[in-house]
Amino acid sequence: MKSDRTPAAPPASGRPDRRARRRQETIEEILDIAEDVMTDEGVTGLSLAEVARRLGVQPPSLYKYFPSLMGVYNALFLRGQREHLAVMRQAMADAEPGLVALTKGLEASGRWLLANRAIAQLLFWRPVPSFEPSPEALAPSVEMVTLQRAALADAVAVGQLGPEADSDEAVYLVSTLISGVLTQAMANEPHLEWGQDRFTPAFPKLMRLLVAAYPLPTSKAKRRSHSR
Amino acid sequence: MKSDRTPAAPPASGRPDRRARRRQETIEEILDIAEDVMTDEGVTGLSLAEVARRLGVQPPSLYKYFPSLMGVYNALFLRGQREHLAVMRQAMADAEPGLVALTKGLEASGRWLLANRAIAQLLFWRPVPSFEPSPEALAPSVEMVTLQRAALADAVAVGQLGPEADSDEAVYLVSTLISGVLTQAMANEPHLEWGQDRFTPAFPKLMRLLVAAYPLPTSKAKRRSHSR
DNA sequence: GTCTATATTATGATAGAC
DNA sequence: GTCTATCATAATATAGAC
Repeated sequence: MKSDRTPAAPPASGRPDRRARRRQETIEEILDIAEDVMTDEGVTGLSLAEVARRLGVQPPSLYKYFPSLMGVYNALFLRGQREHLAVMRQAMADAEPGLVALTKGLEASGRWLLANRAIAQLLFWRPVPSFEPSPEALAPSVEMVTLQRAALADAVAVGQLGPEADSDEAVYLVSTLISGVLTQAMANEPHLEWGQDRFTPAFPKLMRLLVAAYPLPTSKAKRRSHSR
Repeated sequence: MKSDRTPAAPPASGRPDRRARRRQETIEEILDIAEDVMTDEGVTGLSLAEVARRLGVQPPSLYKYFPSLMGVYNALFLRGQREHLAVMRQAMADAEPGLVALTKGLEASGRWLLANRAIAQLLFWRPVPSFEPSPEALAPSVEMVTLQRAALADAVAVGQLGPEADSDEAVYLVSTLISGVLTQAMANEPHLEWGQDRFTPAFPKLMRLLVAAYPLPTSKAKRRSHSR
């Protein structure tokens, strides 16, 4: 009994032990299943009973890992925000700063969101009225805006966009464009991924529109501003 | 008893009598209340029990008017599509054909949708997985596309947009832009109406972008195409 | 066309044994 | 950390009296 399995040593408190790691794995598994349930039954169709069924456990057991159904929603929201941010940040970091980074970042974001539709809906459509994300869960979206704003500033600095592109307005415009593409794709072609539907192919065109929205100062305008 | 109230004549079958009109009024009232419920509890939070409670009747009574909860969803969907189409059509008819009509139509559409958010979500987000609109309920959206397409064709005809604007692609682009604005407004500023939020003010800018997306042929390009 | 009564099913959550 | 048992609640829908 005390041979080589499950040492069951009282946690030598100080740093995460095996037990804590195992627990974290279970939590992630619950969240994965919850995501599947939302994909099948809709975001609002998530229920602890169904998660328990798929996990092969009785519903009360889940309360050892989450305090309530809303707790699960919040963990899903937080995990989704973090993954989404990480994907976008990585794509931007790998690309040339400025417009290219912005484009690659948004495309990576779109791909990830379409591949994780249930989470995308939870993050952007807020279809569960009784669920309000915690401040902690909302934090990554602030950083998202910062990332996009920085890319726009880079694009202005290297002469790809006019100076007004370094603004909150431009960030809103960017998110409006991407949100339009994704909403159409998610609602109208629920089973297709990025590039296979009727709407995401418009993405490059939208990026060109962004350039048109913030044109570089013409030489005439430059002259005028210099001569004043 | 037979005085002047409720003649209760057996329906002289042939055309709608008082009874039928009264019935239709009740149906509309049920749909109005259902809309309120969706506004309060979310689109997926609609329940016949809650509608009955607010109407002041017992739930089984509602089954005299609708065959099921999904029947109510479908009636809401159909009524929403028709009203939305009517609003847009009227706004376009009142305006100068071409870009002005398109802009006025889209703006009227946006106003109506933000003033009827629950219906807008039902129509465009499809958040109720077990609900599939009937073909009849989907018909008005086909006409919607026709309307927009006609306005784009007018705009090309009067020289406001380049020839490529008379295309399905352009219709998709228009609906992507408007859907982006509305999604952002609905999800992020749930209580503000058109023009008071952070996103709908971008609408005029988006219409200018549409013009930029379909430029008129330059005189140089014209010359080239004539000389081939 | 309204009601009462009921069948059926489902949910979130807690208490307490092991 | 798992289970059984249970509470409290709510839903859609139907049968049948009036």
